[in-house]
Amino acid sequence: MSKYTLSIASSPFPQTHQTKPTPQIIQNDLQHTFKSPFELKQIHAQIIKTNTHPSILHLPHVASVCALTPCFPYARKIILLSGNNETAIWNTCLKQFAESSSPDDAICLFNRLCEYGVCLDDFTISFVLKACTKLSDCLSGRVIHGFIEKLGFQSNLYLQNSLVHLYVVSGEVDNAHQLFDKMRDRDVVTWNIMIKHLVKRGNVDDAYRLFVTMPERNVRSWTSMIMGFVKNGKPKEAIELFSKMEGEKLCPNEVTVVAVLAACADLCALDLGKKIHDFSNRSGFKTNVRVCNTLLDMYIKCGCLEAACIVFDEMEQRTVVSWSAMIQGLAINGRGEEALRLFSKMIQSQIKPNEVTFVGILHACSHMGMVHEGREYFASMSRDYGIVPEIEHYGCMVDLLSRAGLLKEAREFIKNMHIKPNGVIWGTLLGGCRVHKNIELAEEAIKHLLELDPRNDGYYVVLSNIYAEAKRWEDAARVRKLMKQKGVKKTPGSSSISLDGVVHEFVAGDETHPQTEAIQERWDTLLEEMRLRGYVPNTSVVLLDIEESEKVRFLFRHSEKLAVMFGLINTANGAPIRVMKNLRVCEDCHAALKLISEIVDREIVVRDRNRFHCFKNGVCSCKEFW
DNA sequence: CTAGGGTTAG
Repeated sequence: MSKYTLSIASSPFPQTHQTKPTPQIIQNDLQHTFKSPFELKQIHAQIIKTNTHPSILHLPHVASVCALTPCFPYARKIILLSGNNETAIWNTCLKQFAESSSPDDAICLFNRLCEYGVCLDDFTISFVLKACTKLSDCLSGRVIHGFIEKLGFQSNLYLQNSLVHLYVVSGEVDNAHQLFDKMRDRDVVTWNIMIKHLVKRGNVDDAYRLFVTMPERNVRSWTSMIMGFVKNGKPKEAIELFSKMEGEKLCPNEVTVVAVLAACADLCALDLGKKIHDFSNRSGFKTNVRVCNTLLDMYIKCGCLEAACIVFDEMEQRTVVSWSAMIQGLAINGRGEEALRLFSKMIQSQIKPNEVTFVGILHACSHMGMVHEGREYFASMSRDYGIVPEIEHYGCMVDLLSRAGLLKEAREFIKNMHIKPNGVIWGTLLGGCRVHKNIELAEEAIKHLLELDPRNDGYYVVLSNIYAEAKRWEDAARVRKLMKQKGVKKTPGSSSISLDGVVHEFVAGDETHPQTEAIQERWDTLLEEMRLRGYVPNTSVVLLDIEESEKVRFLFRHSEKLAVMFGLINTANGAPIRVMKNLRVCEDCHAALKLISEIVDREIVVRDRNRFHCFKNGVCSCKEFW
């Protein structure tokens, strides 16, 4: 509260020797600072006392302070007295509400404006539509639509576009199309809205067709389309489109950078990611938190934790997203203690953790076997931070317990969950059963999985592996037969490696690559040295019904091996090799890559479906905790 | 005073 308000409040009978506030003081100190109609009235009283013109008050502030209170008519009076355009003042206020974190305030205010007969214009409508869009409130939207007709704004392109956007966002597809079809004029904004609309519905192909045929494209159109590809699992297409955009001499902005970096993260395309990073710095995007967060994520997903740390340290502002990304990055790289330390630092920095932060924290615990800590953090998240655990958090707990060999406890935990367990939960338990060789529980898990997620080949494969490792070949064969019966096919293993901006992909068993011979040669040479160091091929991971020698042959053509050989051939001595795999790394490849990292004295980073394995000097960062 | 892209997990 200001000193001025205090002096009034504390002395109902102002003493004569007290200096009267001059209009200047009112203007400088108070016009922006009053926070309630009560304070406003006190100031107004002074204005009257000192015979000052009311226009000295900052009217949009007067409006927003009184808008939703019983003092609305009072504010109106002041505004009318000031001789300003009332509609413009309320519009400013509406805009502020619409852009705030509670856009429903704008809708309340709009209702009041109608109630009191305030004159509405097209700006008024546009702001209240913005609020409806933010809230996906198409019920209010329809009312506003009515106002547009009543007030004769039907042909205002801004409002038409806003309406189409609202209908699109709130899922009223038919209404959106009807409006779109009726529009006499359309501009690039209209087309961009339609692109977003299709991309939302997962219809990237149609979106792209529209993108190609629309009469005009600007940076936002390109960015939306690039983002559309990324969001729909087509990062390669996203990057291809980005190079086309560069060819058009259009300048990428912050959002474009975010989209392309996300594509790089998905593809593990570190070289392009670095280029975009340079471009971003040169363009002055360094202060943009979202750009920095996406950069962080890109470096983490490319296995460059050190680069991520530098970005993180240099950030001017860090949000909960930055901290969570970093915690997760450390966690999946087997640096759990550091992840937990970072969490403490985050709390010290007064940043409130959210549900995602705790996914990272629990990952850190489960990947390090820190059962006690994991339990404590799980309890703490709802107790200390009011975050209700979601299925992902339960999944982390099942993972934590079952990795640590506490399978029965994991089973009990699932029984006591407050949410119905999904396939991921049972699948996690199944994974634990494999590591700790518990066939009985595995069979229980698979029963649930056959019900919940029968099309997912991964679960059959794990169960079959469990049987194979226990030398129960008939059971293993039975599982594979079951897969066949249900028409479930094993997803082929596939690994990729990015070199000079080109992503090279290797599918297990592939012998068609132009460098196949060189890859084979390199492998054979390494194999000799590996055998000397004790490597024995582990064919139990091969689930095909083939001869042992064929199994070995296939094992040696696992995609991650091929990709790493390719990397060794095509990069400088000593350069790290980064490979991404679509499934989990198999045990045999894991053992082989440990040895290879030692023999060739290189760092080999493999990002698999679950985490990173950083092989260096014969050991892996996962410390055998998968 | 108007309309259309963006970050962490799964």
